[in-house]
Amino acid sequence: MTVSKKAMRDAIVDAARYIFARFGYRKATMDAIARAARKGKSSVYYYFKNKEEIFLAVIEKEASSVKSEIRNALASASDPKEKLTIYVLTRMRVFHRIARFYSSFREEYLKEYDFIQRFRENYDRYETKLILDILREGIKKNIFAIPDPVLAANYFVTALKGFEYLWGIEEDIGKLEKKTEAMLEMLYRGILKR
Amino acid sequence: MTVSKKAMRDAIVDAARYIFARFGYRKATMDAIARAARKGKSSVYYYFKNKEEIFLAVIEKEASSVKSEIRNALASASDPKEKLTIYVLTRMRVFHRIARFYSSFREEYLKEYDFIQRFRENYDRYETKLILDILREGIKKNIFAIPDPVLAANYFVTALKGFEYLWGIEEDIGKLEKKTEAMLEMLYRGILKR
DNA sequence: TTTTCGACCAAAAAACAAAAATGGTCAAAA
DNA sequence: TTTTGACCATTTTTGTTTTTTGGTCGAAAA
Repeated sequence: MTVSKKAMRDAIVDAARYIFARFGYRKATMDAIARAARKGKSSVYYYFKNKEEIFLAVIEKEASSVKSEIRNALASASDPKEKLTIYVLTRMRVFHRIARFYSSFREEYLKEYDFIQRFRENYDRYETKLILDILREGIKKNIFAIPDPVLAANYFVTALKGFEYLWGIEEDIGKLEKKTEAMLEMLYRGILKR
Repeated sequence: MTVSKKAMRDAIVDAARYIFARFGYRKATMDAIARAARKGKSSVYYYFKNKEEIFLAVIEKEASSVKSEIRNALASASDPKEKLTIYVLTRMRVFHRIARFYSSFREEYLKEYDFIQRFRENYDRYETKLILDILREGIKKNIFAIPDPVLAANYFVTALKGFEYLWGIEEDIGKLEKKTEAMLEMLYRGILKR
């Protein structure tokens, strides 16, 4: 792929991002996307096979930007415990922001589309692996004591999903962070008296 | 209310339970409920104000049976830690069974109906209070060390909701229980090395 | 050769109207 | 006190037409 072609794809993806965010997947029309990219509809098809491919490109870009943001936040920490805290808080913050941007998706039930389901599963795997790595590092450094790290990693991801439910209720991200920190502290120390 | 009238209400509720379970709230017709109760449709209206009231009666009965089942399971335990484990496991088991019975509700978006939302909030309060009581008992008995029990109780309820998501994936209740126990153990002891 | 786009089409969605089903009422019968 | 059929306004469903939309293609532009 030539350099300019890649640049044009990027421009279309950026335009599509706004259209998708505003109208959701179904109601975002190819025509609107093309117009936002200041191109004819047919031209868009020169760069992308179909709507699905554009949408995938949009969320892939989004995901890679999320990953890089998390990687960035994580870079400042060396202690595994700190890493875990930063990861969870950053993850929460970023997803909260994204959920706001793609507001029209709240109602649309995207679980129906299997290509999105596959994407989600893929992201879950990435997340589980990342947490697992932190846990293992902590075990190696003799900071964590976890009998079954794989299970623990899965637990984290599940609990994180549970928190997503909270986002719909608690709008104030400050309060949400406070709560999350307190819950993490509980998870670190356990609730049994030592 | 006379004795027989109460009995008739019960019979209608039982009949309605099956209809609702089979068709969901919207597609369950008053006529079908009446026929299941071997009554004319108008007769049903002699006992209940409207559809909503019948449905509320059904889930209230369900909830009270859940509560009694949990109370029953809890009776065998005296140790707060054991209580908490039993509570979570029983809760999971019972809800798993109920979710199976009301299979048609999986798709139906009941969150729209505000009278159901109110019911759910009510149940959440009950659950939070119950867990809070266990936690406080544990603190009193010097078994738990929890700085903020109210927050901790809320955390439990949230995490429990997160698990609900798992039920859709993991069908095998045996595996689910194993996972849950392991996660609880993690929560009890914490993941930090002592 | 690479890129753009107007014209075009089949399929999907939206709009609309007619028909059927449903929640709820009521007066009369049991 | 309890039961029910007849009844009705409102919703839901169904069938049909119209419009929109995703996607193709060949020709023009660059």
